[in-house]
Amino acid sequence: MEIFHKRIDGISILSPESKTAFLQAWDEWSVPKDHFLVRENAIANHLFYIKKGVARIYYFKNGKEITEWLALDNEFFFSIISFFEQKPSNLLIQTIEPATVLGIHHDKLMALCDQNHEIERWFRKAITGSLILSQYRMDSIQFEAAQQRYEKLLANYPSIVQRVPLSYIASFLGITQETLSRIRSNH
Amino acid sequence: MEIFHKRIDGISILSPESKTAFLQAWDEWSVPKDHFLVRENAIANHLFYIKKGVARIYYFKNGKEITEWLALDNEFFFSIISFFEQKPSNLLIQTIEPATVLGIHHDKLMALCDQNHEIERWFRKAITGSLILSQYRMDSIQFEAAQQRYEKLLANYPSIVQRVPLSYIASFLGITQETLSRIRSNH
DNA sequence: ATCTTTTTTTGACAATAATCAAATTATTCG
DNA sequence: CGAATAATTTGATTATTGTCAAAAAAAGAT
Repeated sequence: MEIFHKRIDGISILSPESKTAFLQAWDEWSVPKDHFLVRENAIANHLFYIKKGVARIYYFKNGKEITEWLALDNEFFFSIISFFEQKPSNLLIQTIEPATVLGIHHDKLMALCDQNHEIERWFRKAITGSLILSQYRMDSIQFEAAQQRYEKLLANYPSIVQRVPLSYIASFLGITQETLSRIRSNH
Repeated sequence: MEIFHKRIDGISILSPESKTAFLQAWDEWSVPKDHFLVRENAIANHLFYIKKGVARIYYFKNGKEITEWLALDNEFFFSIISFFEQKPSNLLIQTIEPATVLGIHHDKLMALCDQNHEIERWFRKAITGSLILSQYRMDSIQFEAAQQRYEKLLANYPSIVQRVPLSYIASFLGITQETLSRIRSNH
């Protein structure tokens, strides 16, 4: 079975009918490197899933790019605030490798949630997962040293160093690229 | 109308029948200062709402208390990871003033979500709100200086200085109490 | 292959906050 | 009230990371 289906089942089991309806609402795109999935000041209308490739979620702060999230193969990702509040996004989402991306439009997902209790439950559990992840990440940012955060990242995503430029990784970890470079050389 | 009801309606509107069923599932307690709502290593079975008073959500890290959240009058709060994963909590929740607290048990809430699509939707939106808040807080921890975070906290909760000891506020802001004391004296 | 551009590393220095220790001020309780 | 305890402030020092600048290495283009 496709990993995407496994990931969906892993969040909450849907009846065959609900699952069919749900899967039909997703679109699939093949996009080149550096393709924008969400542009600045646009409303981030999709919940995405990256089948293959890497996407970077970032924004500008005092003229500098801040990487908020990096999504590698088989992960869900979206611009939380813009998606839910349906307001223009300060986040940009861009592929940094050629990628195959799936996406479901906000309005379709909301309509499905409205009509179908099982899909509503699925989405509730999906958001719960995000919230739990967000808690762990906050704790990590607040209390772990930069080096420890880098090592954990490597343990979770061994391929990240080959696929993502240092400056993005540094920004994602909340440190400067100079600091990350120094952490790396202490080995 | 009670503020609690307004807060519930503000998350998602329930039909009168659903609202009645939902409200019946909540319990109310009057508890003294320093009362534990969740003890360490217990499963945090309730989603709480503090009607009046202050609750502190904290945990131990290297023998030190870390305040993760402070809930003042009319706020929802809970131990996210323990509640959802139904595993023993590393978080403790304790009142720091005599308080009136409402709570709904995990199993009751889940049963209601299962039976009632509107309540499932309510809960989905409630979690969405938590997730958005969590995003904003992460951004604040990562990019704002301690002083700025303190000033924002004061703006949002003017009474917090009178009601919560400095050491808890410092910990909540992710700084030491010495640093907060120095921030305070620069005025 | 070599020139150009981008990315990464290194160095010197500054800033922010943590740590440790002690003094001072508030608060609680008999 | 006044002693005991807890909370807050202050001081001196250290550690971590950021900033700015430049060099080195790597990647991309002609």
